[in-house]
Amino acid sequence: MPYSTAPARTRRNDPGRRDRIIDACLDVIAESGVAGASHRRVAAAAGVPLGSMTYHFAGMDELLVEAFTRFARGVSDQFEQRMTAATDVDSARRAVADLITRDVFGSQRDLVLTHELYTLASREPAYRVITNAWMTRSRAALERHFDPVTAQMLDALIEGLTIHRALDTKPQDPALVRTAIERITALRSDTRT
Amino acid sequence: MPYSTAPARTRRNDPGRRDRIIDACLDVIAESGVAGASHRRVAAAAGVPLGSMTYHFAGMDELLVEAFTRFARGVSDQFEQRMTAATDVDSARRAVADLITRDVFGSQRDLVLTHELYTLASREPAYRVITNAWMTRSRAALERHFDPVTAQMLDALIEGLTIHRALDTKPQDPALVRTAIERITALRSDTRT
DNA sequence: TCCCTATGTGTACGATCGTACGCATGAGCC
DNA sequence: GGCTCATGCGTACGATCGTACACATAGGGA
Repeated sequence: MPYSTAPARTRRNDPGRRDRIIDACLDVIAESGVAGASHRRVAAAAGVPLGSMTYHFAGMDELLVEAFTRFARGVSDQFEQRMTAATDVDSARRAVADLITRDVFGSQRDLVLTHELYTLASREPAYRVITNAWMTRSRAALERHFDPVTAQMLDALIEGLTIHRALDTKPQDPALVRTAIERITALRSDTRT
Repeated sequence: MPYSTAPARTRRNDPGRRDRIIDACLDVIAESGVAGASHRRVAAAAGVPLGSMTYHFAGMDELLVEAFTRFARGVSDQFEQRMTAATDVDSARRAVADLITRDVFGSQRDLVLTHELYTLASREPAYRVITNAWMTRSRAALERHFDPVTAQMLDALIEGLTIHRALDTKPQDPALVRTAIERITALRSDTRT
């Protein structure tokens, strides 16, 4: 294996470069936070010269928006796929429980990135567009199996349980997650008004 | 009003200085994020010289930990007070609903600070001590009116609903919050194992 | 084959950062 | 009233940041 596995691009022709920068940006954020994501650090992680940063992106904000848009889309895709795979209400409940108990944001990376995104969204409306699209898709996916109101409540419950499970240092009881899902999704006659 | 309202401290005697730095630090974080909270900026906000920063705190981390500890304690105090004020299960449910629908993290400030804290906690265990203490107190407060398992589920539900309400740009239906609380806290016989 | 131009790169600049350290100063003791 | 020393401050240094801009270079037309 004498050469790099990459096809040794000439400098004029590297169509994937922009994408690689975005991916590297997410890696750096996961590692060092939005605060630590400088042009230089991202460039080094992506293996591109510093000048490429300003060439491909107008500023750090543009890069961040694109990076988090890609991240949210990826997580949404995965969630949607799971919900589509569920055939009935019970398997949907099980899929949701698995999502919370097993994935727990699929390792540290997704957890950190999600919180970084929420932090940005809590301050700047531009990022709220991303979180809103994410929430909308999650609810739509849940509505394949639950009524809209239940879907929205379940979406919030998933959020809270996932965060608390990820932050809690004590061991968790999976039964609690199942019970919570059952209570929220249980069909009842007294839905009020 | 010829002079500042402050008692014009001599430089050797200003016992509140350390506290004022911590408060100013929270202000700066709420405004510009943890990333924008530099020694210089916090010092300017607190009205103290730059040298005071390194004198009172070993580094930025120490200051951040103290600041977020104070913040979490304040929010916990408020929550505990509300739960103590509730006399029975129904008024506790109403108190929780009010907390979510009305306060919504009591303006932008608390929302931003909470997310900044969660972001730090997701990366560094030192901050998870703070979030754990917060969660423990919340659950204990809820356990005044609900069984431990329900309290934990309700705590997670509050988290999710609050975050989603804060980030969502569309108008919210308060009835959904009430319904979710009722479903989670409803006494049922099939709590499983 | 040779030149021209769009594409991409290397570098340098001004600003801002955390931190260390020498020095001014006021409180307490004689 | 004067001396002393712990307390607290001003400043300077090296590192790192985002960004602008002059320049190298490869691809395509003649």
